Amino acid sequence: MAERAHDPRPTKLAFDPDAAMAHLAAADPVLGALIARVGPYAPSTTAAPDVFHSLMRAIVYQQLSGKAAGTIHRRLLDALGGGDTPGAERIAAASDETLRGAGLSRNKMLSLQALAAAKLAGELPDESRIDDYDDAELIEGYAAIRGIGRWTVEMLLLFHLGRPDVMPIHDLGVRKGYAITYGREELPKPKQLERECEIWRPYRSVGSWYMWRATEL
DNA sequence: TCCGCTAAGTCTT
DNA sequence: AAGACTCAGCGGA
Repeated sequence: MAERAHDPRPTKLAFDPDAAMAHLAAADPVLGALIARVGPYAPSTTAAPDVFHSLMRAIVYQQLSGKAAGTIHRRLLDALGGGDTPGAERIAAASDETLRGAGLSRNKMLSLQALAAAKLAGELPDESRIDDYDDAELIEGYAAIRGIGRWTVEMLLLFHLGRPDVMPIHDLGVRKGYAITYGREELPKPKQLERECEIWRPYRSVGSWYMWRATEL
């Protein structure tokens, strides 16, 4: 069997998707029509076993096409040893040459090293009790790491942790999907989106996911 | 074969 | 605030 880094799997949700879809359809008929057309809320995530490796992957994939990033990610895992879960120790122990040699940019190498160092220093949110942290706490905790911004943590919350009310107002896909769905000529500005999507609470993750779907219709 | 794009984040101006 | 710059791969010129 070919070794796969992190095959996609359905996101394990932290809420009831049927209740969310019903709530949104009632609160926003336009979105309701989109939901009816697309079908059930079905986000998927990579099979990264935990938050740490999910963030590792996120760093590698930033700003690259999936193919290119996949190549680097695979090479990186191979170089580190430890299969698909090298862990912070192997990253911290690896030389700069090893990391760069796998195809990481200098900035991404520094980011990955920062992530590993923070993990080993116990500076990251405790994964064994991740449910005790609210979205804002996790964004604050993880975005403090070099190379991890708000957007990356939002994707983690929505796709890896299955949180219900994440609103990625800066995401280009969400903005495009919103313009398509609501017949806007121009891309909505993040602040507009923040305001106008209030009615999706407490299920803004779900609304956002349907915006991405709208770009693929 | 070369070039721009990828659309995140950091760093510099 | 705005722009330069980055990893590899793809697709178009």
